Formats: sequence, structure tokens, C-alpha cells
Amino acid sequence: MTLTIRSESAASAPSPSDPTRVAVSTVIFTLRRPDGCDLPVLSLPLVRRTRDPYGDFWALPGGWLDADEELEDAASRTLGETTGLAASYLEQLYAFGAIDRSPSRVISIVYWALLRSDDVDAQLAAHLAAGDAPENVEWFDAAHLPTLAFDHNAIVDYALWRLRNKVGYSRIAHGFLPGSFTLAELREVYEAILERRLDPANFRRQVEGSGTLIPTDDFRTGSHRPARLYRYNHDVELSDRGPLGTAPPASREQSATPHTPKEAR
Amino acid sequence: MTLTIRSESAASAPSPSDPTRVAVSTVIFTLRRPDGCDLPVLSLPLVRRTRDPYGDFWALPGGWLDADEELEDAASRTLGETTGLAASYLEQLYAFGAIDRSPSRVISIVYWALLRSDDVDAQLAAHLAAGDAPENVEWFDAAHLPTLAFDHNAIVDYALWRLRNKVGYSRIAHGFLPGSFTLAELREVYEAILERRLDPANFRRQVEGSGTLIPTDDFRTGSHRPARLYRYNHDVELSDRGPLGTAPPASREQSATPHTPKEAR
DNA sequence: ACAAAAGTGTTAGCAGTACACCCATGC
DNA sequence: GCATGGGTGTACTGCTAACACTTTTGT
Repeated sequence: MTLTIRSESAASAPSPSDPTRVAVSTVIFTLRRPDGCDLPVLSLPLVRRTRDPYGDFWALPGGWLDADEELEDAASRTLGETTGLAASYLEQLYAFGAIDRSPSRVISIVYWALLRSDDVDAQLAAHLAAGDAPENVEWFDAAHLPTLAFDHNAIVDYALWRLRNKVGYSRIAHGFLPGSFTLAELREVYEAILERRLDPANFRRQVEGSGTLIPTDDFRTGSHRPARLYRYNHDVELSDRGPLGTAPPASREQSATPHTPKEAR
Repeated sequence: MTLTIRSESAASAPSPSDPTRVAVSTVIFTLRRPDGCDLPVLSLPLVRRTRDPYGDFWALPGGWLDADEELEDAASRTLGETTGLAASYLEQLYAFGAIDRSPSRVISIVYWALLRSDDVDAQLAAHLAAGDAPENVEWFDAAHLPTLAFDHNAIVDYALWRLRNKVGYSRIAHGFLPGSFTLAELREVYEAILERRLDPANFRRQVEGSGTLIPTDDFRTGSHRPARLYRYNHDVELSDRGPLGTAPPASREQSATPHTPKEAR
């Protein structure tokens, strides 16, 4: 007698009444400088839920996965709908599917993203000027979140852990910055993420020696001695995500191109 | 005018005719010593598909996610159905959901697992003795796979990358070994995974200094000078998976407890 | 002139590597 | 005895942390 083993989708499909649904959510990080404070802090946008379950709770931006939509596109879409911006970095975080995380069975495929600080500031200023700020979206300090809907607190914790880890062996810190920046600005990003001061001298040597930065001929002036501006060297792509790194939709375009926010339907 | 932004499951559920289905597959690694060869090689079990799409192709073990089944349980279940064993290590790898990866939309949440070599050898010997070896399951050398069904070749590549990475900063190598083992056996595991020889002297110092091993009073005899047996120190759990590390089902029980393979239905 | 940030130099310590060497056992 | 793997000692190298120091600007 021999075993008969099933492989994926070899057997009949699940019954159509299967209530398992797939959602895509995104933990969106940026760095914001609180008025008066010297060090920027990690912030993320949250959406206030309008109905049960968890009505009135804050939740991660997200939505149901469209049948003909790539996972990463769904993350980009909801990110754009929430912030009106395009991410400078986007990566899958984890698939959360515990049975009890929602009254009905929901599999959430969660992404995490970075937004350039200047993009965010510009968008907020524009909303302020036009008076059309979305009223159910708010930016929160990542270190002081309220109780969120579902398991979203745990999800943010995990995303923070990944960010802090990844900043050590990859160059994602550039995701918060515009095309050119000073070493002090880059160091400030690292300090905000890692929550500790770094030696300017050693930081300079490390990052200069890594070959990931190209010095420009421009300088940032304004206070004290002018600082040279650098830009990211796109030639060196370290194998951050292994074989997945370059394979998926290489939408490594311009992060400066803001989405057109979809207005209320 | 204000934007109305949806958060996950705030809006109405997708139409019930939505054909998106969720599957769970697992890349299962073990180390097998090819007859005569001195160095063990990474191997994984594959399942031959019996129907289209990709009929007769080899594929990763997996199946549809049951509505009332945790993701990790689904991985354990199909792993047990395929091998008759329980994994010594199990972790989520990635959620693959490209639209064109299957004729119908399938989201595959893929796990990766380790099996103890001695468990696998015992199971194979038992099947040989009883003559009930499953005919549609076969072990393949991870370095020389045929063309697999769906995107499973890319998935295995990614799993291999994760394994090779993780062996550097965590102690998953023990997942291949029984409760007690010599340093040479542990080193052999590292050498097989990393595909390069390691200096025995330096390897000893590194692993002894890490505090992850506890020396026992037993020795492995048989050839030349007896070698001390060590066992894994379960007290030191390095934060492999961050906040997710200890939270999920802490089924860190005995890997020696083999599943009862479910026979053909 | 002075404060403050940009940028350079120097040193100590630590981890990884290479390799020479002794120890204990089976044959 | 001798081959073989177990186990120890030691020197070298490269990276990091710490910190003294020079340079260049705004005020």
C-alpha cells in the first residue's frame, strides 16, 4: 500500500463558501522633526476605523486584495490612498493569519515602506494650505502608539525590529532622504532609527569606505562650515533580499513622483 | 472636502465569487549523506503532481489552508503528511502571490523547515523494511533540482538563501542534529550548508565562546580519539525572529516525536 | 575672536583567520 | 609505532570604538 500525498493545488479547491479573505496592509515609516526638538523621530500614518470590528480604533492603512492585483501593487495603492505619496522603499514584512486575529478569518499580508521626509512635509503643507487634510488619517510617533485595532500593535513592533535590523546591513536609510544629503543628515537618520548617538568621525569613514555614496560638488551652507552633499550610488545593490531582491516588479523609479490621491468615492 | 480612507476590512468584504485561494507550502531541508560521499548534502522532499496544472512535475509539499487552521499548523500538517515526521525548526519564509504564478489566483504562504537527519534516516529505513514507501514523494539534492511546478524553483532558491544567511547569526544548525552531538558533527553541518570547509580550531572556539552549547560527560567513541558530546543550551534564545520569535505557538517540544503519517484518503 | 560643525589622525581592543603544535585513541 | 582526528596556543589582520585634533564657516 502506498501513500498518496497532495501537493499544492493538486486536490480540489476549497469550498466556495470558504470565508478566508486576503488583505494587504502596510506599515509606513517616515522621520518627522517634532517642533522644537532636535532629533527626528520615527512616525507612521494610521487610519481611524469607521465600523466594527474595532470601530473608532486606529489601524494600519490597507484593504482587501483585488483579484487581479499584485500584492506589492495593493500595498502601493493603499499607501497612495492614505498618504498621497509613493514609497521610496517597499518590502513584504510577514503574512499574519492567526484565526483569532479578527472575528472572521482574515489573512493579512503586511508590507513595510519608507517615505522621504521632505515628501511628507510637502504633502502636509499642501493639505494645510488647501484645507483638504484627510480627517481620518493621522501621524503617530512610532514609540508612543495607542492601542490599535486587531494585532496591529504587534505588527508595528515587528516592522520596527526589521527596520532597526536592516539599517545595520543595508542602505535603506537613504529611503528617508532626498536625492542628495549631507553626512550629518544621513547620520541623523541612523541615530533616530537606532535611538543612539553615533560618532561623526567613525560614521563618516564607515559610510565613505562602503562605496555606497558618491560625493557631489555641491555643499550645504547656512550654518557653520559648509558640508559636502552626497548621493546614493545606485550601482552597488547589496543583496538585501537575496534572490528576491531584483526579481520582483523593478519599480525602482523615482520616489519623488507623488501619487495622485484618490478622492472619496 | 475630506478624503475617506479605508483601513483593512473596514469596507465591505470582497465578492464571494472572488477566486483568490490561500495555500500553504513548505520547503523542507535535511542533510543526507550520499552513499560513499564524505560530506553530507542539503536535500528536500518533493511531491509529484498528479494533475494539471503542471501535471507530473515535482512540487513543494503543501495544500489548501483549512478555514479553521493556523498557518503554521497547516505547514506542520502537510510536512507530516509528506514525510511522517515533525520538524525541528519551522518558520515562515514568504508569501508568494503573483497573478501569473498559477492559472487561477493562488496566494501561497510558504514556510521552511528543518528535519533531523537521524529522523529522516530512520523513517526511510522503516519504509524500506515495511515496503510502504510513498511512491510520489522523493528526496532531491537541493543543488540539483529539476524544473519544478509553478514558481517553486525560485522559492527553493530563496529558502536556501535564507538558510545560508541564518546559519551565520543563529543556531538553527542544531535543527539537523539529534540531542547530543560532537563539535565535528556540528561543524560538518555548517560546512554542508555554507559549502566551504571551516577551521576546526576556530570553529571550536567560536561555538564554545558563544555559550550556546553545554558540554556533556559523554564521548563519541569509535574512531581515533573520543570526542566530547555537547547539547544545545535552550536557555539562550537569541532573538532570531525579533518580536515574533517566542510569541507564536511555542510548540518547541520534542522534535523526536514523529507524526503518524496520514494514509491515503 | 569664538562657537560649532566639518573633516582628519591615532590608538586600543576585539573578532575572525591561518597555521603550528600537542593529545589520545584504533589499528 | 603511526595515522587520524580531537583539542590548544599564537601571531596576524581588519574592523570598530574612543577621542584628540585641525579646518572652515556664521555671528
